[in-house]
Amino acid sequence: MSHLTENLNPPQFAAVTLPAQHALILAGAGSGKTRVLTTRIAWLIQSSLVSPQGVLAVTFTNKAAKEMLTRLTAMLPINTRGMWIGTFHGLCNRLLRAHHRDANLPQLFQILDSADQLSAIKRLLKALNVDDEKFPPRDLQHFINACKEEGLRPAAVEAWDDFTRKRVALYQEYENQCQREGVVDFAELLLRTYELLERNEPVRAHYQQRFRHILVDEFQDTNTLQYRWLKLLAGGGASVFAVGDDDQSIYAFRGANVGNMRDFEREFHVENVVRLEQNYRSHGNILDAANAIIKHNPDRLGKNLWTDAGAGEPIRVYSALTDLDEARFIVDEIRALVNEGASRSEVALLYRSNAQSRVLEHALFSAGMPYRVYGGLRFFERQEIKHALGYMRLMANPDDDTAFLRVVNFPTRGIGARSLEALQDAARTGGSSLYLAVPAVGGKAGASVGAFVSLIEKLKSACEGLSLPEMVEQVVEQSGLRAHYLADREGEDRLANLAELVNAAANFVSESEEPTLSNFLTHASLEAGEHQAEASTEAVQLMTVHAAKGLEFDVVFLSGLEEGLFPHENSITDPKGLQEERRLMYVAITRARQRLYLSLAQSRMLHGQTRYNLISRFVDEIPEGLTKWLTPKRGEMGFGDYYAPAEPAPRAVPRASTSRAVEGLRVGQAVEHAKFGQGVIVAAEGGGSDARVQVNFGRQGVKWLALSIAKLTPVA
DNA sequence: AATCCGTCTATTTTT
DNA sequence: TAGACGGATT
Repeated sequence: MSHLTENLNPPQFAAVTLPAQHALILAGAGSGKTRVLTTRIAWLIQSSLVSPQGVLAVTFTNKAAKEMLTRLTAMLPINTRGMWIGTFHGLCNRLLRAHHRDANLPQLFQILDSADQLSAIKRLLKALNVDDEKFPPRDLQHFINACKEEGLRPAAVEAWDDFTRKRVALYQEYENQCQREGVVDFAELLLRTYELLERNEPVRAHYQQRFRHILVDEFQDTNTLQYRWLKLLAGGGASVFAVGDDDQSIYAFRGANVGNMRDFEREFHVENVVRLEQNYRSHGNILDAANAIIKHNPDRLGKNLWTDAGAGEPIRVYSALTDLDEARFIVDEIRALVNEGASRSEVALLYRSNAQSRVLEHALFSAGMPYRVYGGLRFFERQEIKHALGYMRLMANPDDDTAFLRVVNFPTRGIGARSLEALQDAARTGGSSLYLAVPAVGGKAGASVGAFVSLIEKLKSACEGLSLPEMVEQVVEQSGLRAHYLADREGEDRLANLAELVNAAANFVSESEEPTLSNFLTHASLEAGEHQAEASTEAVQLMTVHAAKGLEFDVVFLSGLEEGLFPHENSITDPKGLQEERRLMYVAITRARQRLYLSLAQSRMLHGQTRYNLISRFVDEIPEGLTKWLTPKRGEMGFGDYYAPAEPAPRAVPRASTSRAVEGLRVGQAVEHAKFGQGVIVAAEGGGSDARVQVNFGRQGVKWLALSIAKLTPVA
């Protein structure tokens, strides 16, 4: 009974062994959060405080859910079958399948991923003849998802102007279309489940009584609907064990509401708040820097990370002249580290936005340094995979117009726009799906479209009694996909991916309890799959800071630490946005175990223009004693010690057209202004008494100043 | 049906 | 700068 809690530190132990009451666990970065969560479940079960059936554990990603399950099976000798451990969406799916009638859904409803949803919306707009300039599909998609995430059906959305009224009407049309086609989007999974529980008293009572302990991971990332969903499920007296870190809330832009943590504490009358502040990951200097930065945020729930691992190395700061120099510095440094025996896979290269990876990748590539970029296209999102799945979706559900349109003419089989128009007319008249409207279409169009239906029917009978992987093979073969990519001289990779899809199906069969076609399709939508096949293992890891959340590395390079990039310019004027940027910085820093590099470029190419940025305020927020500058600090350069990069002169920095010298000042020159402080000249125009320069003062903004009026003193 | 070309846009992203 | 997209061209 005791070995579970062995080696837990006091707060961890306290959290794991809390009585059956609501609890809020503030788990700092690297504080053993997953361990506490899983040990809590194991402890509850082992102490007979709950049966496995009484546990509901929710995560955001499949990866986290899988991790939890793996650890749990290692801790407990029981099988985890009866346990509900999964993502919000996965659990909702499970619930809706079990109660599809009560939820007014077909048993084999399909799940639309974001791309499917977007194409469904585009199709809707076209069918309704809506001007997609006025109502861009993407905006509408966001609008619809935002409404659903607030728990609002069209009738409940307040619309005070024509524009909003129209959007709400389109939202309603979209709902009708989805219902007609038997498909649900991601947000719908949650909303539909919420409504099911809310309106159906027997179903609600059943689950409220069943789940005695509800555990939530990454609570700071929950949105409004998820919070209400939890509240509803816990309404029967369950204890909610919420684990989260308000300082790592970095997904507000997609609906996450950190306020849920405070609301939870208040509305659930939480008396057990446990802080996990001992960090087992990073050295002291790194934690001190993270603490110092995050202290600049007001309204925190409050937490201070500490370690007994010792201060470790200082944080290295490098100010490069250009983005190219920055990349070269990083590559040189990594090469040196690797020569000293570091493992490339333990080196991470982080950046705020994806666009920044290009220069870095180029430098790594030229140096022959293996690297891996996270966050590309995922397996089930590749077009050839989507095509193959499109056929399978149509086989499972003839009402799925999205799937129909995706594959009806791919590979091309002479079904053009006019045939489809005729078909769409027929479908509209008959109030049916495209597939079922086919018999109603005559003439040439009817023939070509009819042939397609025959193909699907033929596939269906050919697949009868086959296993999933065999079905995939049949589909790839008979649909003509294989022949198509075989004929395409760039189709080699796609064919390989289709072969991989057969493997994926085989894996699914061996792992799934009920490997039906429909379940496989659900799996494909809900778990889009690893970003890429594990490329060569010994590679430097490149990713955005967002993608790095939850990961850790011996060495971290954090690049592009410039005002406008990080914090990003779109967030700089909004206090909330700036605070989220700061939390992002906090996440970035706490990824490093032993060594942390911060780098920036004084000028960089962005959107085809050279930009001159000031050093990020976040670097300034780190106490001096924690850092070691590898280059002279801006503003501290004397005449003699201009920093010369290791290579000869840096490549000519591309100049903006207005960069000619004006009154002794030039573009790129750092200047001081009495009121605005330090800035960098980014453009200049006019001459003589008209001369004006544009100066980027960072947090004070970018200003045009007339040299005849403003006093600007060159710095450094 | 495939290709070409001009236009537009440019945080972060899981399910 | 570069990529994605849509419309027009062949």
